[in-house]
Amino acid sequence: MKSHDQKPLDHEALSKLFKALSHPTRIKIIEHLKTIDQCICGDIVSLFPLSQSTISQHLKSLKDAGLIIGEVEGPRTCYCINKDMVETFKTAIALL
Amino acid sequence: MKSHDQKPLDHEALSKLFKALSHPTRIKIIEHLKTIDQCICGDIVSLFPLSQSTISQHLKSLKDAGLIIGEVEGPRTCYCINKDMVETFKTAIALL
DNA sequence: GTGGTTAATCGTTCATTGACGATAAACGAT
DNA sequence: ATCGTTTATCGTCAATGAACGATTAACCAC
Repeated sequence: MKSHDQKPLDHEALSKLFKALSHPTRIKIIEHLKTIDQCICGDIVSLFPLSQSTISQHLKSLKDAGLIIGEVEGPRTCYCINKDMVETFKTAIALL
Repeated sequence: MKSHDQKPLDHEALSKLFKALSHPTRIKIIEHLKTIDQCICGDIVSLFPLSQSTISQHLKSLKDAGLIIGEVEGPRTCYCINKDMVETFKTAIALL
């Protein structure tokens, strides 16, 4: 019941996904999560020459867009790709 | 010599394409050009409740990103999709 | 040439973004 | 309960984006 929300993505929804990916740092975060499956915020912070608050903002953007999922685990937050959303996104673009 | 610039698109380049598509109006313009093959600026203006200057800006964004091509024909400009770039873009996303 | 049509650019306004440091919140460990 | 760790949020600032009307530029027809 949780997966396969395959709504076709209207222009508004699609544009929000594009916006979420319209910054190189956020693309890199997505690619990193893709390769390592999951990690905590601090790991991502150490990958970039950016402050913790800035990375946290980028993560929030990606999470708000539904592209990633963040699970609080004690004092940390573990992030991973939302594969369903990424697939929905790719499908929409293939039709462009 | 002009087509098949199949550079793999780095994060910067990819983020610029995403940004170009991060507005619903620009997505709609792309879809429209896809369906009708080509048209002039004024035709697009009449499709939206937006001013001529605003549409012209959106077209410029898409053109700067390389997603569309504009050919001046007398007093008008004829726009069409840049299929090569769109394909390159889709290919890059499929790898995401 | 003048006038009309089309599109691009300029200048302005307001909202949003991206960055930061500082602070707050949540938790584990002692 | 306090301390240290981790992350989210707040407040600020400069830069960018989106929209508009007005203007300019380019062209065709007359």
